[in-house]
Amino acid sequence: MNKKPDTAVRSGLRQAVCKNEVVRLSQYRAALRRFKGLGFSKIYSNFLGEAVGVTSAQVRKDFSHFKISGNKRGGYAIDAVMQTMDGLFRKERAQKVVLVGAGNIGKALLNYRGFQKENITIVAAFDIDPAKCSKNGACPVLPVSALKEYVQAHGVRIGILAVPEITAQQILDEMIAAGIKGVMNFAPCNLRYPEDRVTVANVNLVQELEYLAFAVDQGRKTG
Amino acid sequence: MNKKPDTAVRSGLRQAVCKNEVVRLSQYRAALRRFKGLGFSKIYSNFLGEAVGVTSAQVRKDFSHFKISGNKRGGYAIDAVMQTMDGLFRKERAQKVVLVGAGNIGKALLNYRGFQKENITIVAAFDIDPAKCSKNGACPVLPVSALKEYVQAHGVRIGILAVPEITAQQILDEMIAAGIKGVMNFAPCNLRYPEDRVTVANVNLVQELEYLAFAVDQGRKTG
DNA sequence: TAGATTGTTAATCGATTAACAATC
DNA sequence: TAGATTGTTAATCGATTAACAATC
Repeated sequence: MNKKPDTAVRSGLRQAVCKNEVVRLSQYRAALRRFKGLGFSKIYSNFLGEAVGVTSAQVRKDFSHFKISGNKRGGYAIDAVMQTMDGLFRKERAQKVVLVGAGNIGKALLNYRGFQKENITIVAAFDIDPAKCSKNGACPVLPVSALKEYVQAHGVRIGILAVPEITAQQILDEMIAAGIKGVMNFAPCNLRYPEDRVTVANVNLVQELEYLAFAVDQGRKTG
Repeated sequence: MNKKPDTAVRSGLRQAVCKNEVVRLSQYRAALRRFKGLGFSKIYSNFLGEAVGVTSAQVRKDFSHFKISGNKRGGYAIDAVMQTMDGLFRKERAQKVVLVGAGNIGKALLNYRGFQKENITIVAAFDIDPAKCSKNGACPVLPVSALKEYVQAHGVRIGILAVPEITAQQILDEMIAAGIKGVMNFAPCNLRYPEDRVTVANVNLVQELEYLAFAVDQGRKTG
C-alpha cells in the first residue's frame, strides 16, 4: 500500500538514503583522513561528530545505516571505516567523468586541482563549438556528436554540464541518451529528467549569491 | 527559556527563515519572470508550484511567511510579487561582490555571464600572488592586503572565496575582518566562522561528485 | 450566487537527537 | 569489575502537506 517503491529495495540497504546522509559520509571521510594523518587509528563518535559539526548520535546513526560498525568501548577503526567508505564512493579506481561545455567554467574545472586529489579524472571534454575542439592537451575536447560513442566505449557514468542555460536541457537529454547516470549541472535552471534513472546535482551559483544577499541583509536589521 | 535567540527577532520577520525557503523564493522569482515573459500578469499557487516542483500549499506557505499576499479567487499579481522579491534580494541596484583568489575558478567566475544577467557584479578581485595582480581589465586584481580598505570604501558585503584549501581558513578570517558578511566558498573544507555574524554558502564540487558516484552506483544495483 | 482560490491551522512525515540497554 | 562507548529504540523537532474556513 506504499505510494512509491522504497529506495531500500533498489539499493540493497535497509532504508532509503537521502543526499544529506551521503554528504555527511563524505565529510566523515575527509575528517577521518585528517585524524589518520595525525596518527590516530581509532576514533569515537563524539570526536568525529565534533570535527564535522554534528552530534555523536548522528554519526552512529549514519554509520549504522551503512553497516559500519565499531567496538563498544573501543570506538571505530579508522582504516576499516575508510575502506568501507571507499567502496561506497567507488574510490578503488579513478572516477571517470566527462565534461560537456568547454567555456569559462568548463575550462576552469579541467584544471581544478581538487579533483585530482580525490582520484576524480575528467577524461574528456565536449563542446558544440568546433573551434574549441582539440585532441591535443591533457584532456581532449571533442564535438558533442562524439559524446555517446565515447561514453559507451569508456563506460563513463558521470558528467558535468557546463553549457549556457539556453542549451542546457537539450544537452542534458543528449547526455542521458549517451548513458550518463549522474550529472553535476552548473546551468541556473530547472532541468527535467527521469528521476528514477538519473541523478542530477545542481550547482546554482546565482542562487547561492541571492541567498547570501538575503542573509546579509537580514543581519543588517539586527539591533 | 529558549536555547537560542530566535532569528525572527533579528530579521523582523515573524518566524526564522531557513536556507531552503530562501532558495525556493529565488526559484519562484525565476519562474515568475518566465511567466511574465509569456504574457501572464496573474499566477495561481498551483501553477507556480508546478513550475518549481513543489506543492501549491508550499507556495502559499512561503509567500505568507514573507508577507506576500494574493487575491482570494484571483491568484497573485506577478509584478507585485516580483517587486517584493526584488526588495528581499536587494535587486534594486547591482549587488557588489568581491572575489578572493584569481586562480582557475576565480578567473572563470569573473567572466561568468550568469551573474551579469542577475545584476550581480564582481567589482574587484584579490590575490596573494602579485604576478596575478593588475589594475587593467574590466575588473582590477589587487593584492589581498588591499582587501579591507576596498571593502570598507565600497561598502561591499559579499565575497567569493576561491583560494586553495590550505589557505582558505586564513583568507576567510581576513575577509571577515575586512567586513564581509556573506561568503560563497569553493574550498572543499569545513571553515570556522562566527555564525551569528557571517553567512557562508559552501559550493563543494568534490562533495557533489562523490554524491553522484554513490548515487549512480546505487542505481546499478537495481534489478 | 456559485465556484474557486487564498491563508492558516491541523495532520503528517521525515530527520535529528536523546536515552539507555548491551557489552567490551 | 567498573566505566565508557556503541547500536538502537523512543522522543523531539521542524518542515511539508492536507484540509478547510474565509472570501473574492
